[in-house]
Amino acid sequence: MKAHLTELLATAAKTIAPDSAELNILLERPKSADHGDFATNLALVLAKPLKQNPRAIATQIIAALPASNYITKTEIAGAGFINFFLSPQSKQVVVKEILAAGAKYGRSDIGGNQKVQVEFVSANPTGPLHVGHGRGAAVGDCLARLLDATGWNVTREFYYNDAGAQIDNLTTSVLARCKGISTEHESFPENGYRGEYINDIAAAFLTKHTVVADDIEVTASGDINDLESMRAFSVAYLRHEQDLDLKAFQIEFDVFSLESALYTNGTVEKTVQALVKSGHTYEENDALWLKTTDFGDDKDRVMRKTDGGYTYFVPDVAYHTDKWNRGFVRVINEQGADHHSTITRVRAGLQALDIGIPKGWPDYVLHQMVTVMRGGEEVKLSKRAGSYVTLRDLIEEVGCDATRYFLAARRADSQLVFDIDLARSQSNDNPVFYIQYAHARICSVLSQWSNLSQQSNQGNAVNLMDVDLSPLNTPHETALMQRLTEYPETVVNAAADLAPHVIANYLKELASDLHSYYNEYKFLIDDESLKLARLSLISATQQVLKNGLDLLGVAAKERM
RNA sequence: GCCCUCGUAGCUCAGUGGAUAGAGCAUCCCCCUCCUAAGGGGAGGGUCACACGUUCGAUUCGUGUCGAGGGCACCA
Repeated sequence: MKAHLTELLATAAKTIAPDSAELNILLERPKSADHGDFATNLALVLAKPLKQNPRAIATQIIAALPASNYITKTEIAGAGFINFFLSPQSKQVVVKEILAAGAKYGRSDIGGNQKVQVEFVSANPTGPLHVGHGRGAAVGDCLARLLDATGWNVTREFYYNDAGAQIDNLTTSVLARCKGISTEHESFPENGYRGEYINDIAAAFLTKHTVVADDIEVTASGDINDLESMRAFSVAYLRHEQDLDLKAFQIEFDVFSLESALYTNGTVEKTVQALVKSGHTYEENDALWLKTTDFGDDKDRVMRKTDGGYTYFVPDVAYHTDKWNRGFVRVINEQGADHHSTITRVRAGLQALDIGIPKGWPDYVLHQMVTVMRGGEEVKLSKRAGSYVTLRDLIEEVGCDATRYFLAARRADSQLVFDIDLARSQSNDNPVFYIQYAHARICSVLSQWSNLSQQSNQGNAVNLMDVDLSPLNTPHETALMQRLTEYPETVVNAAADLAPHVIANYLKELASDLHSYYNEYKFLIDDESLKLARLSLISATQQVLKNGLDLLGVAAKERM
């Protein structure tokens, strides 16, 4: 319908003002139902080039539009908006469309099955996942689901920084605990990790435990002089811990990449050589520099330090060449806002290599800080981790669904307050329960209808897809159908903006429409045709609620 | 000092180059003989941080100021 109207308007515009190609003509869904189902600013933008009153232009435009069965009324409003009102029949179509499409309603093939990678979480294996990682996990997973729903071929990837100084730090912390040094004692490493989990690792190491993580299996030597074993064991132990955190959060990855592998398989060295060959590097003060200023950075960056080690962004550039070589036309890195500084450097490094990587590749979605509140006070401590609130603490306290919803329901680039009391509450204060309740209510009505039908032994079961929908014409029903119609474009917009919170907001409004409808009308009534029409509508609503909740990774409960 | 993000109702947050800026909570009022009241309806509550600019029109775009968070190392 929108495409149809847009085409008509474009034709009309050409007829009226042939030279005005650059006009910003909009065809929008007005905020208020009083303004119809679609509205256009066409007459307003034509006012200037034509030097005419917008309302007079609008009159001409309307006269030029052909009659349509779908449009019951066209009016001029306000300064010169043209509002279109659709017929009830044209709105009812969506119900059958949804029931026919089922889980596919809202999905599209815009992505053309192209390869996209979403890298997210990517925590250092130095401790359990915290709330910030949780936000990354929730947002990243939803992004992957959104891209999948819009026809992309998605790979979810987790990158382990298992090669840097923080790992040395971890190893010395475990060593100190193996020796029985208290975290309070002055000989405990100054920047060491002090959480209780370090004790667990030390104990497991000394008793020669075996841990399994993803594709690796490591058995501790139990020898405190064997730092290599201690390092490998500690990393594997924490990767396993993080695997459990992710499992509790119901998040799965397709690929785990290791930073250490980039060194051992020579990718880092090859990348450095290629950069040197590119001519964008120079030696100064015994260090190797990359001229990132050639690519928009405000100063050049060191690649190889005087001690011979590489700075952080070098393996990162190497990692991204690896991503590019794996054929990802699009890469989205979901990270904390503290990664902001690496964006320019990584992109500059990739541009310097001159291997055909587009300028803005890869994409970044950075999320801001999460503050956790309980009883009106900020929660900062976790016994297990020693300092921060762990993801597992949250999941155990408020459940997986609520945690995922709350962490994904806000724009990534704004700071987030996670209210534990709110997430736990089982009332309409809590949007998760509000949405799930709407779904459960529909399930309840439909199952009672199904039971009643069986009892009355009506013979052939009624298929809600074949129902006459013409009785659906109250404001509640119209509003609900309108909302259902908007679902596919909502998914497309959310995916285009890499903004999962758009889905969360949509679902809240759809649930609100449903609760409102539910409260106003009865469904299991004597008027057979009205009953079936209403049941079709709520059945379609149930489907869309489920499809939307799936995008957030939240369960569509059948009862509460 | 420089860069990035944010600043919308008492609180938590949506939203938008256009029409009267929305929702939930909180406050107040109303609705269960009836399929989940875990719900619904209504009232009050706003200088869209501030200033200037662009525009027919700015809360939205631009610049500056203020405030919050993050980033500015041969750290990761």
